[in-house]
Amino acid sequence: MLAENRYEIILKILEEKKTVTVLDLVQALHTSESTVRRDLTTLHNSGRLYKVYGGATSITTNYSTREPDMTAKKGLSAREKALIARKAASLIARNDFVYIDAGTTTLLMLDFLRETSATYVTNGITHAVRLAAKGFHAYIIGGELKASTEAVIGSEAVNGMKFYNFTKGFFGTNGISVKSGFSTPEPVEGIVKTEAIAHCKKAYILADDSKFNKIYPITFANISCATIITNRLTDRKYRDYTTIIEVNEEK
Amino acid sequence: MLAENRYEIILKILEEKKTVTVLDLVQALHTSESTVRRDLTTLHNSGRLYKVYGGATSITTNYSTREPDMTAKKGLSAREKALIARKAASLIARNDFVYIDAGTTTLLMLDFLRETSATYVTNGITHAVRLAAKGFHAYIIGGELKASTEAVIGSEAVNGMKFYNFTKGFFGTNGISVKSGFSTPEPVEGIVKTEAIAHCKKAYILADDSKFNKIYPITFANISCATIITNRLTDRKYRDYTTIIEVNEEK
DNA sequence: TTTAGATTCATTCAAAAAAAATCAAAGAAA
DNA sequence: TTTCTTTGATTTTTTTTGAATGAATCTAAA
Repeated sequence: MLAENRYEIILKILEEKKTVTVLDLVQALHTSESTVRRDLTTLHNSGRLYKVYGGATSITTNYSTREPDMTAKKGLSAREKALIARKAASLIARNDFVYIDAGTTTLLMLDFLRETSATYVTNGITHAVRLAAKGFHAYIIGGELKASTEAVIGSEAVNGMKFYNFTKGFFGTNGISVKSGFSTPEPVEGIVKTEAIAHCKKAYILADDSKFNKIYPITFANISCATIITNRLTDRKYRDYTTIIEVNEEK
Repeated sequence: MLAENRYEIILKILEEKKTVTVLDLVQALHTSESTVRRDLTTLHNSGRLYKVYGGATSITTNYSTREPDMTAKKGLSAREKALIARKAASLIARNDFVYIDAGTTTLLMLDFLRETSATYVTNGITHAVRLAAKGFHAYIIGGELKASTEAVIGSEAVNGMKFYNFTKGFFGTNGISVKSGFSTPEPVEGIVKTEAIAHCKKAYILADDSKFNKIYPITFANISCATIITNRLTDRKYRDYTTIIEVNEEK
């Protein structure tokens, strides 16, 4: 069977059921787990489905209305990430000049954006395409595009940011710690984040509680540089160093 | 059996089933694997099907034509466009620094690119993503993103091009005329084209024969600025003004 | 909240499948 | 005949696949 045929079957199943597990697909396609995973990665990279832990979900299902079938079983972090994203989106005001960092956390924000008078700048390819498709004023930062990432990186990207003065910026992070601030494993992405955050009048970090007290090789900003939006603050000491916005599940 | 007969059978099977494997065709045509592969390569190069690992897919179901806005335009002259695109791609040499303009015509070029030592810069989102996915050195120009064409435009895009010196540039156009040169209906896209073409040591326009003797509101370059790659030159007078490369339906 | 155990995931590697390149034979054209 | 093209077989190279490993993530129980 051609790879293209497998893709079609996967997408067809997703269209009907909205979510599917890797095991389901192994049985439906009579192929190995490795192949299914590779197919999902390919389809995810080309934006035709959304890969989640345990399987995949249909791309058209937006996060606010998504059935918690798989996510309920696999933990509610997806739910909480959506809450954080919604809160972040609500902070955007009329005529804001907004920077949205590449990454899955910030990608969730796009579903909740309402402010059409604002201008949005991003280094995420998917972000830019979706923003434009939704009719927002969308700008993409120029620069190198690596195969693995969906983000524009490199010195051109850094230079391209020099003349922007964002009123608000929204970022993802891998680690947060008091001493090492916000950190990420990728040097090239870190540099872009540093430059972007430096051009934001107000910067927000979107981070669920699992990100706290973790340190990665590259620090891209000090803890005091940005307001943190999180679902749950377990370690109160962070309040001494920066503003924390806590979003709760209620209603 | 004549080669043309085999082509017809292959295309007919594809029309019905949308995808076909090499083995299927060996049985259907009662010929060797080598011949089937050669046939598929020929049909792929002339844009009549899309070759994939293990077989081929019909050109209309292939994901390269996924973008709905772009499919509409594709229609009739797909074959000629593929020939033009292949010729254009073959002009790229080692270590070239290549600009590829956004648009459907240039998008087809990507299927025929081989030169991995070259660096590719584009203002087309889809182009950039695919170049990166194929493992080429890919850069995207920064700027405003127009939803309908997935092209980056505006003054940022123009500025972002200031420091590039391309060895070769490939462009689409809506109209060609001796007096008005190469023209397009969209002012904002025209400005980007003008700037890009000015930074190319050598510029090529990819245009099928329907584009000649048409004039659109915005001229983005004079007729002498670029070499034209076309399928058929009906009006010989153009040869007096610039270089024309004519590609034919060879075998 | 922490910890242990179970899933799931990305990566690596070798085997299998497929594609491309090479070459000689058969046919067609000159 | 001689030359050129097409075809099929053979080989070399590339791509895909599936299994194995260890890392990461999730779940449940303490």
